[in-house]
Amino acid sequence: MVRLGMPESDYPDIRELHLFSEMADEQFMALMRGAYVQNFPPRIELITEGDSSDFLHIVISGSVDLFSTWNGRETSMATVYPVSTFILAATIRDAPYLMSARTLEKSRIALIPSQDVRAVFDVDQGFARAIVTELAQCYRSVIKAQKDLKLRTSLERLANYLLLQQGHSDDAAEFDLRFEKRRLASMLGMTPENLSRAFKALRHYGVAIDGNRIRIADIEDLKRFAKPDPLIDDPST
Amino acid sequence: MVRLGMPESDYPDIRELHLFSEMADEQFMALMRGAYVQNFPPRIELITEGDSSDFLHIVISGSVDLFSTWNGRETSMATVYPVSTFILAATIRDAPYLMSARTLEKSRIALIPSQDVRAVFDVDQGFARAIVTELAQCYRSVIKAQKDLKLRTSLERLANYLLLQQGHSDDAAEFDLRFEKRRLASMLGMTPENLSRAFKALRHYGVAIDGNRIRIADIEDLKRFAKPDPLIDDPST
DNA sequence: CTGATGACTTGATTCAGATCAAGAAAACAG
DNA sequence: CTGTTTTCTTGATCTGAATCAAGTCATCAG
Repeated sequence: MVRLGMPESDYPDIRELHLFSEMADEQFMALMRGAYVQNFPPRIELITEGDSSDFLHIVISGSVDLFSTWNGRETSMATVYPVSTFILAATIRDAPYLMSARTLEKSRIALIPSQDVRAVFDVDQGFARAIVTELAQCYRSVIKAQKDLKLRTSLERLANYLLLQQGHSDDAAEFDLRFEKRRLASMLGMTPENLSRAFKALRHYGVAIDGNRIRIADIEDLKRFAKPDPLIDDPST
Repeated sequence: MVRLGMPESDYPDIRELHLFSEMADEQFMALMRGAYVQNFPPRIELITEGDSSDFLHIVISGSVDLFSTWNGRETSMATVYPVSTFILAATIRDAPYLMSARTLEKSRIALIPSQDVRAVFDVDQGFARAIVTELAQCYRSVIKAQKDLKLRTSLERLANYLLLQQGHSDDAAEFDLRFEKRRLASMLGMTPENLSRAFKALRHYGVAIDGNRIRIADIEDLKRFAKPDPLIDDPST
């Protein structure tokens, strides 16, 4: 694990983020000067719920699992992919984290001191506006995830996940799973055992699986079962 | 159902809202001039998911249920109490509603045109900052609700709900339920049948129920079972 | 090649909660 | 007050998914 000030080679990636693209150069540089970048191995706990929010985190590469615990139980709340921020809400309110975060794989994370974020927010109009839209986006993502979870069975969630992945791939009817199955199961809110059974059940809708390779015989057939809905599945709206 | 421009007698209540308390008088008046207030009977659908977000809504009195549907199923996502806003995120992003809303009881709702909100946001620094904190608060509420739902059984949710209500009441060990039970069941994400059984099960922890009247014999005993957690149950953090 | 480790699968069982069905109690209109 | 409607309760059954318990398969070090 290496801890550095932010190397200038990372500036462009960050600057392109919606959150930082509209702000004045001067403020951007001020934020970057106080920032760090760290490389983390897989399965490292980055933050713990209840702690005070000292840094805004940005996933530059890899992926991060946001999860919560209570009374010895644990549940995965969301997964964060590059390039985006997490725990923005806690940073803004200067309130304790509601979720813990851990890397799912080897990940590169930028850390910007929360007080810098709040300070720049007060002086830079463009940054303020960007934070609001970002926060609204985060809110809407959680709502979508909650709808997915409460309204669908695990089989339906898997079917919609596959359709989404299929859309991301170069539209062949074949693609590889991006994760190992036990992690996919956790992301979909189910056990590995159940995921295994779910894949078998989807064979009735033309889904073939061989190791990590997924083949969808008839997209329309699967869609008839999965009933994808932009108000749940479209990350852009 | 009566539709009016906002009567001036409502101004002070709105003005006191965190969202509007820091802004310039001039902008506040501009928002109010375009606003409406309506009185709705119970069970009226105020907005429908998928519609475009024309108004920011504010619950002045009564209460509103936010819910979602998919494939013929329906689930209650959150309940909004006075005085607070809802669908702020959709308003900000000018995106379609992700949830529907209906009044739970007779309710008084203020409606501010979304484009006015966005316009004033751009010119009033205090309003911008208030929107950000409000949005962050909304985000954190949803996260808490999701944790409650995913990490607890329905019995535990009920126990924590009772402890929270008990705290709101004037600290007698006795208080009345604010809702009819079928609505409470829906708010807690369970069926009326299950709520009935849950109340019976809580007798083991000293909870007595007679109609709408709840009596908690030993708060500490119930707390030992419910394990309330500020990161789930405290609405202020 | 061989044994070991971890991921994946499969079957049996259990559990929380929903659904179905029917009473009991309360609210309410006439 | 009486009959009707609605809410609430109770019991029986069903279902989605978790858990428990064994397996199989793949990978990889020695």
